[in-house]
Formats: sequence, structure tokens, C-alpha cells
Amino acid sequence: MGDNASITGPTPAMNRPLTARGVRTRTNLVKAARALFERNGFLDTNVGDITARAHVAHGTFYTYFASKEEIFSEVVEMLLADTRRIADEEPPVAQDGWLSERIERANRGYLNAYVANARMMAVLEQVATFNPRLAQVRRMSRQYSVQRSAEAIRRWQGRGLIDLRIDPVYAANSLGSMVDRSAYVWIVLGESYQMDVAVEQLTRLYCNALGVPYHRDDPTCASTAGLRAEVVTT
Amino acid sequence: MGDNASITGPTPAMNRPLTARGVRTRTNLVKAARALFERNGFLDTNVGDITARAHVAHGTFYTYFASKEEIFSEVVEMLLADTRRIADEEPPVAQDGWLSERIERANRGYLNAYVANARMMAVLEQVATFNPRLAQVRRMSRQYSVQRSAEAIRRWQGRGLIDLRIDPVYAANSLGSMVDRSAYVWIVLGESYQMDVAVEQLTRLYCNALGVPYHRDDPTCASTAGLRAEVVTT
Amino acid sequence: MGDNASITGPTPAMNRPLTARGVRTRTNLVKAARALFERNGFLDTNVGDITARAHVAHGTFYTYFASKEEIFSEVVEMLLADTRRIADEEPPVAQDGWLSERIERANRGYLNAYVANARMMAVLEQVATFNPRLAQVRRMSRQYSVQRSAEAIRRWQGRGLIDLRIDPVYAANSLGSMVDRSAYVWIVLGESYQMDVAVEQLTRLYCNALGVPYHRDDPTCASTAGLRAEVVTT
Amino acid sequence: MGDNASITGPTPAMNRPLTARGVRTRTNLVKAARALFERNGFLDTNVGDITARAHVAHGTFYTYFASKEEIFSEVVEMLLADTRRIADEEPPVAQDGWLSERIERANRGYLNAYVANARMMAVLEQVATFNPRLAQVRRMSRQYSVQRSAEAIRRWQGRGLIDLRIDPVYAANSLGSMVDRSAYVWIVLGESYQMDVAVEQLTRLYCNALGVPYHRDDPTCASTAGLRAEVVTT
DNA sequence: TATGAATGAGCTTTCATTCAT
DNA sequence: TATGAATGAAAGCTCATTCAT
Repeated sequence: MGDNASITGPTPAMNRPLTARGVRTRTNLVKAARALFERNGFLDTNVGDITARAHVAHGTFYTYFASKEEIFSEVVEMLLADTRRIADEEPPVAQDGWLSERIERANRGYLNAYVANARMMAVLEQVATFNPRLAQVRRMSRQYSVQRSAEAIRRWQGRGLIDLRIDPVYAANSLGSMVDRSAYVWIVLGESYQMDVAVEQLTRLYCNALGVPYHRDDPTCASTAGLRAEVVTT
Repeated sequence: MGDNASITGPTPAMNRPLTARGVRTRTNLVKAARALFERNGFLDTNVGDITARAHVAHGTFYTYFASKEEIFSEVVEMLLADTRRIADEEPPVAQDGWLSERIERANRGYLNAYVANARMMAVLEQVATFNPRLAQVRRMSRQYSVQRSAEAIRRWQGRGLIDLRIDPVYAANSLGSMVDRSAYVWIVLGESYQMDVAVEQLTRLYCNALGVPYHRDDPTCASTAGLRAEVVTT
Repeated sequence: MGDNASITGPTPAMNRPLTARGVRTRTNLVKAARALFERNGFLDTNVGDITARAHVAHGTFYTYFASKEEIFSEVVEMLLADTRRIADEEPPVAQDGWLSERIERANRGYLNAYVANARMMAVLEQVATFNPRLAQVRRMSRQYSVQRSAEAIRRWQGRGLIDLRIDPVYAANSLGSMVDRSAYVWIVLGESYQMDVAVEQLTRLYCNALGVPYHRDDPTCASTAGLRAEVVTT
Repeated sequence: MGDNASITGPTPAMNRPLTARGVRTRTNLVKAARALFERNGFLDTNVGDITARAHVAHGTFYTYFASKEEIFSEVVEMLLADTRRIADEEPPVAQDGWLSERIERANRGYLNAYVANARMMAVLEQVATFNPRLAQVRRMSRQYSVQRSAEAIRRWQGRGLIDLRIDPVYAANSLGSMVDRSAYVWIVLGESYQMDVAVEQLTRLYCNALGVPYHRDDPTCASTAGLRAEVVTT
């Protein structure tokens, strides 16, 4: 009715402290939402579905979230945090070792994280195509990793390890796109692949592109037997 | 309504011959649809918008198309055809010249085609996230070019031009992803880039990855002055 | 979803020409709306009620009106036009006759119009308390008649018929309020009254207030027998 | 829910004695409610807004009031009491003085009370349009003052001060409506006015209507310089 | 008394699609 | 072919009120 109404009212999703019961309910909603987003995508999931799955009344949803978008954002936050966590779980490599070992570790971490969260990654991709706010979230996340890569490339160029004709930003962008999109194609679109081969091939291309020697090609290096396995393309 | 829809009734969009007037109306609808899809995306374009822009009655739409999806498919067909056409417009390079010239030509063609159809490419990306049929269309289109690339790589391996440790299918997939996704990031997401630099850098990375020498790095080759221009990243 | 959607779409309630059927449906909706607004007020009438009473589907409402407010505005337009028409139906009085005859005619016309549209007047009063647009409509309507009265008073002052210590605008406001609110109290709130007495008393007070002689008090004037009838107050 | 609500359970708002703390909470709620009703009207004030402003939990509201309507009623009680109090604050006039002095005092008192409570008066007007109980409250309040006026008129008629052709009840109703509605128009609707002029003009019209001489027009009476000041009409 | 989570009926609005003309 | 009115299933969101603690 009026426009100037309810400025003071109980804004949902504000960071007020919740009781134990509140925390439980809220968590149930988020879990239910994630499961449904993964199964049906954002568009085909409605608030009614979420509350039904969480066994609460429809209105309860709005005690905790102002909109479907808001709960989705929350799920995405979790997703990105989880992705970073998984990527970091890869056993670290010696700082003074092969560059390619570092690159391979990053690639393997990325693919593993993608596998663990493939459905949600796909849904985020979906939502980013029509929701500016989430497009922005995804973009920031992308830019952050591109920047880190670009800096690494610049550093390596400073140490004479990489050809100066390579532009760090373009290269970071493109090689990042390669890894990211390959993951999408394999894992989300379902092109057949084998994890080990995928990591090896991606890393080989990545290293070659930058002119960095690949440790697996060095005969003295601990090896990579059995990687060239059969690959069926759908 | 809906369920017992006539199976034998006048199926719209059947390939029966159209009168001159029919052809005109249909064309107007497709043009209007494309313009609106580009401007507003698939979800935010209604059938009512399309018919209004085409200056026909709402119901007329269903004389020619069975659904919003169907007209979208038609626009996409046009899009893909146009994309291929533009990509092929690149002046051909000598069959016996540098491999990298062929690669560069393909990359330039792809980026140019992307620029010409960026909006629709983005919308196709959108629709593919929730419409299986269009996901399939896009997938087939991707697989087709991946296959061509894979064959080329295999051929070049046969001629000893490319390292045998590179798997043709994985490489075609990943390098294709690199080009495709870079185009998306630059052109659709709006990351700042310069076309010439983008083509050069993409091609350099592509060639390096495959171990193919880049013709622009050869001092005897007709050169590429001024490419390393200033690049601002957003 | 997007914000920039559907600028070209079929805006409802636009003044496009309607087919006969369209006119019929639209009229039915307005009639149903008016009946329900009168019976239940604005707040307790919902779009579903209106369409049910008009025997059309819920969605059909939005083919013709953008909102409940819009159809209400239309009903109010009709109401005000009708009110003016009824008020003007009073047989005119001689321009050179008693001033009080003119005043009485206006009062009788106003009360008659109020009786014919009492319920809607009450509802308009209701809506005006929370809807700025309709508050404005009602205000304009009030100011218009106040201005006309004020000018008449000023004119009569110029002809020496009315005390100059009376401020035309204040007087027009207050005497207008008297007639208007008395009508509301009698007709809407249901205080018991008799039309003839009400007109006579209102006019007498009005004339006295302005110092204008009342024609009914003149023994030579065609008279008003039986007006002082019994009056029961609730 | 709703239907089988306990009849025997702890009825809220019952007149049981409150602890000091209870009194405090209750008072806070009423204060908060009044402030919000005045600012946003009845419809745009939620129970949640009220409790938030009173710094108590949502549920606490129902410890003291059975419904939103009930707290509104309470605020209205306060309002009416306050209105009467302010109206009575006008310095009394001599019982044997001019009748018009008594009338002017009453009018001034009414307008002053209206000014002090304009917002709530407007909201009461709003609620009375859809809530029978509050319509009744307002009606009783109106009838009470109409009756007092009617009796006064009747008394004055008995003393030969007022024309017998004036019906006391109709006149009390109409002149009361005049004062009441003029106040609404000036103070709530915001038509421009000056308090002194408004009181003088209202009283003049009132007295004229009843045929009572206005003391300010008597040259021997203590006068009212500067009342006909500039008046801007919106 | 106080809390705040939970309830769920109820509302407006959208829009792809159908159908009588 | 063309028309445009009619359809009706959804969907998101609000909020007065209840209730377990």
C-alpha cells in the first residue's frame, strides 16, 4: 500500500543472533535449497519446494531470507568457499621444485573442486546469465584468480623463466579460461574424460604455452606411468 | 487445456509451403525475436513482445511457431550459420605455409564471428543452461569443431610436427575451450581487450602448447609491429 | 527477472480499440467491480472476486486493467461524472429569482446525487485515506466546487447581497464542508433524516450564514407545507 | 490454527493487574503504536513495526493486546480524551455574555484540538471506513457532541434567542459537520488557512446560521484587529 | 512476562498457450 | 492467415496470529 512503510520492521536475513532452533531451521533451508538447486536448477526450484523439503511452512522461508535470490547467494558463498578449500587441500609442492609441479597441483586442485561441486557450478553459470549480482560475484571470483596467475607469470618472467613476448594478463585470462572451461565441458557437460589424463594433458598444454618444462617429461623425475589410457569421446 | 491438445490438428510450424504474405510475416517474427532475445535475453522476452514488435496479433505467432523455444531454435540456427560464414570469411592462407598462420586465421575468424554475434552467443549460453534441446545443439556444434581440431592435430602428429605425448582429443577440447571461453570473457563479460593483441596472444599460447613455431616470431616473416600496445584490465 | 524487459509488450488498459466482445467483457468487469466495491469496500474486494462475478478467468482482468487501483479509478471517474449529471438534473430556477432558490437547488441536487451513489462515495472516502492518487482526485473535485462557490459569493458581494465581512474562500470551504459532510453523515453513516427537511434545513442554515433571505420564509412565496415532520435520531 | 483457539487460555489484554515491568512494556507499545499509526496509517503499520520500535519481542505484543485493532482502539481512546481535554482548555467565557463568545470558544477549542492530533484524527477517519467497531466509536463521539449542541439550541430557542424554524437536531448535525469537516480540510488535507481567520469565519457563519449576533461585529465589544489577513488558497 | 520462531491463508501479477471468429 | 480475447496454473511474498520455551 503505502511506500514509506516498514522501515523499522524485522528485516529478514539480518545478522541478528539466532536461537539454536533458528539456526537449525535456517540450516535445513539452506541444505534443502542447495539440493534442489543442484537437481533442478535455479529457475525450476521454487520457494515452496524448498520449504517443503525443509519441512517448514512457506512463510518460514521469509523469516530467514528475503528472496530466492538471497538464499541462492548464500549457497554460492558456501560453494566458493568450499571450492577454495578443496583446491587448497592438494598436498603442497616444494617451493624450489619444478614450476610445472606447482601448475599441475593447481590444475588438479581445480578439477577436484569442480567435481565435488559440479552441479552447483553449473547452476551458478546459469544464474549468472540473467542475474547481474551473481554475474558480478562470479566475475570477481574469476578476476581474483586471473590476477594471481598474472602476477605469477610476471614474476617468472622477471626470473627469466618465461618468454617476455607473453602478456601476463592475456595469458592468465586465456589459460585460466582453458582450465575452467575444460572442467565445465568434462564435468558438467559430461564429455568423457579420465581425471589423471585430464590433469596431465591440461598441465602439459599449460606449461608448453608458457614455455615451462614439464617435470613428467624429465626421465629422472618420478614418473607418470599409465596415463595415456584409452579415452572415449561421446 | 494443455493435456488433450490435438495431435491431428493443424500443427503449426510444419514445413508446408507458405504464401508470400506468410513468408513475410514469418520473417518479421524471426527478426523481431532475434532483436528482443539479444536485448533482453530469452527469459525476459515474451511472445507478446515479439508479436508487438513484428506488428502482428499475438495469436499469429502460433501460426508459425509451436512455442517460444521453437522460434529461439530458429534464431540459433541462423546464428550458427552466420558464425560459420564469418569465420570462413578470413582470407585463406597458403596450404604449404606456416601452421601457425592457419591457427591464427582460425582464431581471428572465431573472435570476429563472436564479436558479430556476441549478444546471441550469450543468450544461447543462457538457454543452454536450462533447455536440454539447446544444450544439445550447442554441444553438437562444439563437438564438431573439436573433432576437426583433433583430426588436424593427429594429422600433424603423423607428419612429425607435434609431440606425440599430446592427446589429440584432450588437446582439441582444451585449446578449443581456451579460445571459446576467452572470447566469451572478453566480448560478453566485457573484460577489456584489444582484438589484435588477443589474436596474437591466443595464437602464441595455442602454438606453444602444441609445440608449433609461431610465424610472427620469425624475423624473416612479415611482421606485426605495434601489437604489444597498452592493455587496461578492468 | 531483468529490469529492462517488456517496454513494447501489450500494455493493458491502453486506449486501443476493442472488439465488441472486448467491450462486453470490459464492461462486465467494471460493473462487477463497482458492485463489489460498493458492497465490500476497496480493501475487501479482490481481483478474484471481480473476475468471478464477471464470469471470466482471473487473468482476463489484466487484459484490461493493470491493477485493482486502476479499475477503481475508472469506477470513480464514472461515479463523479454521474454525480455531476444527477446534480445538474435538478430543474433550473429563474436567473432573476431568489438567490436561495439557486442555493436550494444546488443542495437538493447534491444530496440526490449522494443518495444515488452513497456507497461508492463512502468507498472513495476510504481509498482516499491511503491512496495519494485518489486523494488527489477527490481533492481536485472538492476544490473545483469550492472555487465555483467562492466566485458566486464574491459576485453576490459585488452586488451588495452579501456581507463583506464574509471571506468568500473560507465561506465556500466551510459551507461546502457542511453540505458535503451532512450528506455523508445522513446517507453513509445512516443518521436518520428526511430528504425534504434536510434540504430545507441545510438551505436555511446556508442562507442565514450568508445573510441571504430564504424564499420559503416569505409568506407570498409558494410554500413548503409539512416539512417540519418528526425526526428520529439513532 | 485459528479456529480452535483456546477460550479458557490466558486471555490477553484482560484487566488483570500488571507488574511495574508490565506497565512499562505496555506503555512502550502504546507509544510506539501511536507514533507509527500517525506516520504510516493503520494499514501500513505492522505489529512487527510496533514491537521493533518498542524494543520488545514480536510475541510480547499479544501479552497485552488481542489484536492490532485493540491497540488502535486504545490509542483512539487516548486521542479522544486528549481532544476533549484540549477543547476544554479554552478559557471559559462569562455565562451571561454573548452567545457568540461561547460558540467561538468551542470552535477555537475544536480546531486547536484538531491541530494537536491531526494525524491520528486522519487515521481514525481511515480506520472508521472499514472497521465497524471504530466507526461506531467515532459515531458515538460525534453523536455526543451533536446532542449537546442540539440541546443548547433548543434551550436558546426556549429563551427566544433562536428562530423556531430551525430544527435543533438537523442544525446541530449540519453545523457540527461544518466545523468538523472544515478542520479536516484545512488541517489534514492541508488547504491553506490561518487559525484566527478560520475561527472568526467559522464562528461568523455559525452565528449567522442560527441568527445569533456576533460579538465581534459590535463596535462596543473588545475587538479583533488584523483578522482579515492575507489568505492563500492552494 | 518475555521471547522469537513458526504458521499458512491470502493476495497480486505474469504469461505461454488456446480458440472462436 | 490473421486476430486478439480468454485462459488458468503458477509463483513470490506478506503478516496477523499462535505457540513452545
